[in-house]
Amino acid sequence: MKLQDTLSNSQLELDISKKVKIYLCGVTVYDESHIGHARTIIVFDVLRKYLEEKGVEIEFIQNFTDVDDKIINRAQAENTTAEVISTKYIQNYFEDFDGLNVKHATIYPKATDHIEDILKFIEKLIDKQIAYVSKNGVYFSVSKFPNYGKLSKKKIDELESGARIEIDEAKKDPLDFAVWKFSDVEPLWESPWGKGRPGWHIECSAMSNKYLGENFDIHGGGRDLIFPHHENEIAQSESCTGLQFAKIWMHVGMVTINGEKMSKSIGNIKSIKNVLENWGPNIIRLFCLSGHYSKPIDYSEELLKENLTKWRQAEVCYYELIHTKSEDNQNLEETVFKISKDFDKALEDDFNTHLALSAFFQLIKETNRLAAEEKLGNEDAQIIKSEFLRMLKILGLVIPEMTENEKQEIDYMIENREKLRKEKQFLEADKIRDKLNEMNIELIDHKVKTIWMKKEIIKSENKK
RNA sequence: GGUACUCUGGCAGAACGGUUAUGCGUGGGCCUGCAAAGCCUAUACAAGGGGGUUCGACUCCCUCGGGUACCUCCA
Repeated sequence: MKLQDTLSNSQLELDISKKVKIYLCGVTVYDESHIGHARTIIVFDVLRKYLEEKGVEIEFIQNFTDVDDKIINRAQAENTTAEVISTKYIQNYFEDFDGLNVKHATIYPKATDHIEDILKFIEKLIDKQIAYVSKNGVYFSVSKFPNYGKLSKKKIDELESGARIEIDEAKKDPLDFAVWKFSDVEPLWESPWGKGRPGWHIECSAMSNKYLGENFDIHGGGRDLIFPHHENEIAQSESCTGLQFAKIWMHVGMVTINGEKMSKSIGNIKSIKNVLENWGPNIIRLFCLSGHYSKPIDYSEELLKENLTKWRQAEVCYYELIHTKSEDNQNLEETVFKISKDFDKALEDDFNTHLALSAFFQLIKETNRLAAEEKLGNEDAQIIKSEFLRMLKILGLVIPEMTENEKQEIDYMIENREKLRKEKQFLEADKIRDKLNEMNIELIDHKVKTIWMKKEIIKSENKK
């Protein structure tokens, strides 16, 4: 699989001959997660699901930043502790992302659980005279890392001439950044240099090192993390170990809304809770995967609606596959095999989920067409079904389960409707269909049989 | 101001130095008791602007311009 690497600005081959180690920068837990977070995490969720489906072992680490000025500010505003805030929003995170059918990471390390590791890491940096103690904290000396700026393609002198860098007397160089901040307000920990808390970037260096070692396969996050977060992580980690940090840097584009970045400071946020309530997990996932991961994607009702149409087709396909009874096989192995290959090929080529989805929908269209023509045979359906389910699994799409009782009741109602239709009592027959509709069961009348499908309830569909 | 990315039809989004991309949408028709599902057909005079290279450019080169992000916390 080839992936675009931000550092080398070229496509690199991912080595899948052994365990693949991935570190994803997760969220700072001080508020609700929004669709922008969802996109990054869903992209990585599908990436790991695809690789796992290929039989590749994955170690997937995703951190929670649970010590940070924003958390502390929020705690003060709500008259509580940082721990209460971060615990609350970690719980909130899992509600949202479980709702989006995101598979759990191998480990979700938290900064506050790794203070010891962070302190050891800082100690190494001080020993190597790359970090220094000043009156406000311990700082990383950017000038000690010759390649500083290599990820974000920034030049040190250009950064220095930028007017937006804070001037801090305690720093030797304005670009130096804190690895440890002295403080006497909670949360704080003892350190050999003074009480305080870790800087923002150090946790990821320390925790990725702890769980994945000095060198691992993919380090990812949103594009907005390239600078300064990932740049600083590289500086810290590579100065500390003297080795290459991540092999591939994978960055996911922003979700925009009316062309503008979705962010808390602008206030144009669509929270996951809100969108999940209105559109459900499957449509959100399709939406997040509908563009290339590296490019921005614009949030719009129109795009969501398009994905709703497609999701309905997928649902029809599923129910056609499980209800089929025809003996009229078309020997579709080759067709299915080709579509399956297209799907994989798209993902292998810099993880092009849009093209992979095209293949997925091609399979669906083909199936639905044959089914409507009563030409979907049992054997073909088996072949299609296993491929369809494979794709569903990789994409993380889920068709709601039904109980046997429900199924029996539906079959019984359909039988009654058939009788009435044969007797041309259409008003009565339609009443049954209406009743089923109320249960979100939709009927598809084929020439020789009627099948049913259970539609996922999508609130937005009924609004105008 | 600097750096990176980006600019294809109403929207989404490909390939390719020369062929209709495709999907969604929209119009019309077929199927159906009626719907839904499905089918057929039509529709988009598509390539940010201007130069160049070429027999021929959306595709290569130059140039101008627009957009987004980052340069401060941010997925």
